[in-house]
Amino acid sequence: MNIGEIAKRAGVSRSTVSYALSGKRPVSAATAQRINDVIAELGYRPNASARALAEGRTRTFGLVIPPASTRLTDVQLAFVASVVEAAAAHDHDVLLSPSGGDHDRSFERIVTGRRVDGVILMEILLQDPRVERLTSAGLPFVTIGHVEHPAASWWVDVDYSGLITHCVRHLADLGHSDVVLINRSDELVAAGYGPALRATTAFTETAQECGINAHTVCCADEPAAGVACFEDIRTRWPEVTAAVTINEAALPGVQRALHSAGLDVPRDFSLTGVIADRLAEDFHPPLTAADVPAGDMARLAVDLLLEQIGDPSATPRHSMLAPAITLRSSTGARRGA
Amino acid sequence: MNIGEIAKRAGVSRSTVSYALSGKRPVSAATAQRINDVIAELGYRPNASARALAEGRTRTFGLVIPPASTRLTDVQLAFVASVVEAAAAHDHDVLLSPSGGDHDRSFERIVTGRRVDGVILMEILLQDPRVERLTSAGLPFVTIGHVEHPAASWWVDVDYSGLITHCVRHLADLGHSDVVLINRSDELVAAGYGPALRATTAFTETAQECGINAHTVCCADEPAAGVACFEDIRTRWPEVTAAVTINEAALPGVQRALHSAGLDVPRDFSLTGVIADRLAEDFHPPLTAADVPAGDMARLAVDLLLEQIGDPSATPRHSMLAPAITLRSSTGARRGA
DNA sequence: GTTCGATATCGAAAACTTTCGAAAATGAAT
DNA sequence: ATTCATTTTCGAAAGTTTTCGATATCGAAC
Repeated sequence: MNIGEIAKRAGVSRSTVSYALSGKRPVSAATAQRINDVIAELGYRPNASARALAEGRTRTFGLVIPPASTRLTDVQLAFVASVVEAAAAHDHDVLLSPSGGDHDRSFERIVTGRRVDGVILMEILLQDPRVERLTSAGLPFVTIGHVEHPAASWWVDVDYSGLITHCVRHLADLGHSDVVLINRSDELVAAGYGPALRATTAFTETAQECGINAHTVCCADEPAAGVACFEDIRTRWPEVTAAVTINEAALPGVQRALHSAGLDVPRDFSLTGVIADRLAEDFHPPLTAADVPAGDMARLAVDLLLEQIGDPSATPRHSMLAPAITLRSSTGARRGA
Repeated sequence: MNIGEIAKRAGVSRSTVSYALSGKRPVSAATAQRINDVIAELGYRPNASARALAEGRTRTFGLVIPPASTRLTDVQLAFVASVVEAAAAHDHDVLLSPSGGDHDRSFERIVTGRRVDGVILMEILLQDPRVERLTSAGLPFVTIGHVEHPAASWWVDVDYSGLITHCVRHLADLGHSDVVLINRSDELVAAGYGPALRATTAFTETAQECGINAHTVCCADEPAAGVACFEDIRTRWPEVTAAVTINEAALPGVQRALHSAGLDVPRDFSLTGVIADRLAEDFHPPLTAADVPAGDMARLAVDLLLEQIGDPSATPRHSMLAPAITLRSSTGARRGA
């Protein structure tokens, strides 16, 4: 059941059917009606592969996600779902490609097989080989997070630096003089994961500015690591009275460790950072934190990508999101201060 | 840069290049070498759309996920990631389609545009319009979960019925005489979500068999609902000393509610059910529970789908998984029994 | 009754790969 | 040198859609 069949039954040529469908040239009302009737009757839909071949575009995006082995976090998941939804709103589909490192079959298939019109790249590193690969392949792409020298690229990011600065100042204002940053995993930091590095820099610099003592620890993306990490903090720096974190996945563990240590939040210990609203509200007590607006990021990324696909020579644009910090109840004055 | 270009530079015809790539007919070692050199030099990869058109298959699966509006749970996420990985292992890509109900543009695009060779359908209902749609379209598909009369279809499922039966017997053996099932959401049950209904049936029937009192409650897939739900249970049936659940997403809330109520697990209250290992181990104390083997299910689903695509007239097969119940430390004798 | 200008429709080419049947080349055997 | 059987390579068709240039149709104007 192809366009030829429709044409035959409607008594017109293939091209007329094509124009009736796309509206790219006028078709008389009578023929259009006849064609639409036949199409409705047979339930015809154009063959996507043939259309892609002829049109030179697939109406499909590639979404490069971290490989399944590194457990996806809750925000990442929300982001994937939002991208799919935003793409669907523009009648586009999403092809998933799990890819971590340098060379990867699935990633290569996507880049080189002309099966997508553009790519959204999650979890990029400060220096990311995949960015080079896409650039050299001339395939439009948008990164979530930005590379070290992002002048000539399209990206969407959360301003970790600014948000962490706010968090530290907030804690300083509350009288805390010894604070810790609970970062993401060692491996990510070592690989050059932007948010982790920018958070560290902002954290230490702001602490210095405010004249307070700063410590940092890395923590794997899972509750168990959160427990261990918090116990480690208590042992090494018992004077610490507040933590800033960008590691959402470890939070349930941190919660448990706080409880085991008999610490009340915020009476004995303050906790804040960059945490998706949903998770912040699930904490006990609800966390004062900056949201990670996965939905907004997804929509923006899709918009940028469509813009770039529409005009590949457009000058690169980006969006740096600075969500407001929502005051909930997890931060308070330093005990005894 | 297409196959013709390669052919020209290698001094052979297009068909020879094609055979050299696919190996479907022998090519002399010398020419093969020459062709491969040119391909390597130019970094050529066949155009996926043209290949799909010629071959009549896309090497792509459709994965129908619940829409982003209904927050995906952790297991669902793990499943998506595993499907992508399993597909990649067979050099296939995965196209995502968020679809809930009856009629849906994205779902229709997938079904009717011949852009996938087969479909994996998540979260199906006992009577699911999408199953009818796929059947009538003649597109191979595998469902996660099975419909009411699954004789003629391909599916993978977890034996909720059997597992819940085991859980109830386990609790009965420990002397519990009043137990509750914490099910998934009202809406899912009302829509006819198989696991929720089968769990309910198995739960009440087994309790009756064992001569103990059974209650059931529905609970939305989120921590806050878990808190409310558990408080509700305590109010309505204070005599209940054990719960069985298939609602993983609500667990953090249940945990918090248990703690607020001053109940120790397993001393005062026993908790078990069907819970992914990862989550069961994050609970405090670790939960005695049956795993939801998302990775295995994904691999099996992909295998079944490939088998079906390879031979569309094959007689339908399915896999009912019955993971072992891992004894951890969340169940104990009824207090005072 | 031509010619003009629109408007509506058509035929063929182009997009790129795979596959089939046939042709060419090779080597051995007579 | 001719024949035969193999092995290797080629040309053309098929798969489906879009798009471009061209033709057909029509009414109006001269």
